[in-house]
Amino acid sequence: MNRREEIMLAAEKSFTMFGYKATTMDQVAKIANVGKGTIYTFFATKEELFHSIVWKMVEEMKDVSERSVVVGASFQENAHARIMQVLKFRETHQLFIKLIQEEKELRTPAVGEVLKTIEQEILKYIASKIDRGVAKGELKPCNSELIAYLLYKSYLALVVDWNRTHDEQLTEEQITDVLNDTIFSSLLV
Amino acid sequence: MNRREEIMLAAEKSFTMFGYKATTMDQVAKIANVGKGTIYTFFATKEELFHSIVWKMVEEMKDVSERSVVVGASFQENAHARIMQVLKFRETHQLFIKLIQEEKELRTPAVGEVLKTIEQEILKYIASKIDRGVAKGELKPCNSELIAYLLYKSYLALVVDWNRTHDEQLTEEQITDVLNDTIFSSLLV
DNA sequence: GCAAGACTGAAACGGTATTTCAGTCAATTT
DNA sequence: AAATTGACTGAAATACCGTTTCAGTCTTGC
Repeated sequence: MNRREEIMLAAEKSFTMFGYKATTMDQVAKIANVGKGTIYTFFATKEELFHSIVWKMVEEMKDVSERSVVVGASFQENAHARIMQVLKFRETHQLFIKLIQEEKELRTPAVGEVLKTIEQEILKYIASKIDRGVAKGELKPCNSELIAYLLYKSYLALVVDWNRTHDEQLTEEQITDVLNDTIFSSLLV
Repeated sequence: MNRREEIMLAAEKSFTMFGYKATTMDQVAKIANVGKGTIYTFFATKEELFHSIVWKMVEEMKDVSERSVVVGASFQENAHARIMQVLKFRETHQLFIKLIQEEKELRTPAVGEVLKTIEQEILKYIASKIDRGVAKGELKPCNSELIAYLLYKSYLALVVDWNRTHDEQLTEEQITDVLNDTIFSSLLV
C-alpha cells in the first residue's frame, strides 16, 4: 500500500477513536509508521487531511444510500429508503458519531464546519434525486432545493429530534404514513 | 405597585439586559429597591424567579399569537398567522433573543431547560389548535401531537434555519405555498 | 532526493490564589 | 409581631501564570 493511503487509514483510525481535536499529527505518523514530515508531503495541514477523510466518508455514505434503492420501486419508496439509510449511517458510522459528539461537547470549530459541509452535501444529493424524478416525469416540477431542505429537516425532526423529548421513538410506519400524506403526495404528478 | 411585581419587573429588566447567568440577586434587589432578603420572601430561588418571568413571557407570546387570528379565515390561514407570530415574537422579544443567545454562547443549563419548556409549550399550543380544528370538523382526525411537531419544525426550518446557509430568506409566499401543498393539504377534510 | 524526527513558538492546560454570588439569618424597622 | 434589610458564609467560578502540548518547519541522515 502506498504511503498516502497508509496515512489516510491511520488518520481515519485516530479521528474515529479520539476525534479531531485529540488526534495529533505525531499520533497519526506513529500509526502510519512514517515520520511526521512525510504527512506534510501529502497534506498541507491537519485540516486538509481531515477534509480528505471526511470527503471519503461522504462518498461512502452516498454509496451506501444508493445501494438501498429497489429497481421498480416508487419514487417515495426509494427516497424514503435513501434518506433512512443516510440517517442510519449518521448514527452507525463510528467517525460520524464521533464528530457529532465532538461538535456537541467540545464545539471544535473545524468539526462544526465539516458537519455543515456534510449536511449541504446530503441536501445536494437529495435535490439531485428530486430533479431526476422531475426529469423522468415521475414528479411535478418544483423548487427541488427547497423541497429537499423541507424533506431532510422533516426526517431529522421525526427520526432524530423526536427522541429527545419523547420516550419511545416513532415507528417507521408512522413516519412513512405522515410523509406520504404530506410532502411526498404533493410531489407526485 | 406591590413588592412582588416590583421584583418581577426588575428581574425581567436584568435578565433581558444581562441574561440569566450574569444577573445577580443583588442586582435585582437594587433595581427593585428592596433588600435581597425580600426577594426570598416571594421566590425560593433564583431559578424560581426566572421561571416566573419566563412563564409570563410565554403567556404573552400565546396572547400575541392569538390576536393574529382573523375571524372567518380558513384553518391554514390562521394556523400560518399564529405560527409566524410565534416565530416573530421569538426573534423580536428582547428577553427571548437574549435567552437564545445565552444558550448558544454560554450553554447555561438553566436557560437550556427553559427553552426546552418553551418549545414544549408552543407545541402543546399548536396541537390544541389542531384538536380544535378536528373537533369543529374542519380537519381530518389525526395524531395532533405528531402533526404539530412536524408543522412547527418545518416552520423553524424554513423561517429560521434556512437563513443560516442561504443569503436571501424565503418569502412568506414561498413558505405558505409549499406548506399549503404539503402538510396543510393533508389535514383538511 | 526523500524521509525522518528534533526543534520552535504560539496556544492550551492545570493548579491555585482570589473573587463572586446564591442563599441565610440576626438585627432593625414598621 | 411581622416584615425588611444587608452583612455574612462557603461553594463555585474566575483570573493568573508557569508548564506542557502540538502543528508545522527545517536540518540532518540515509
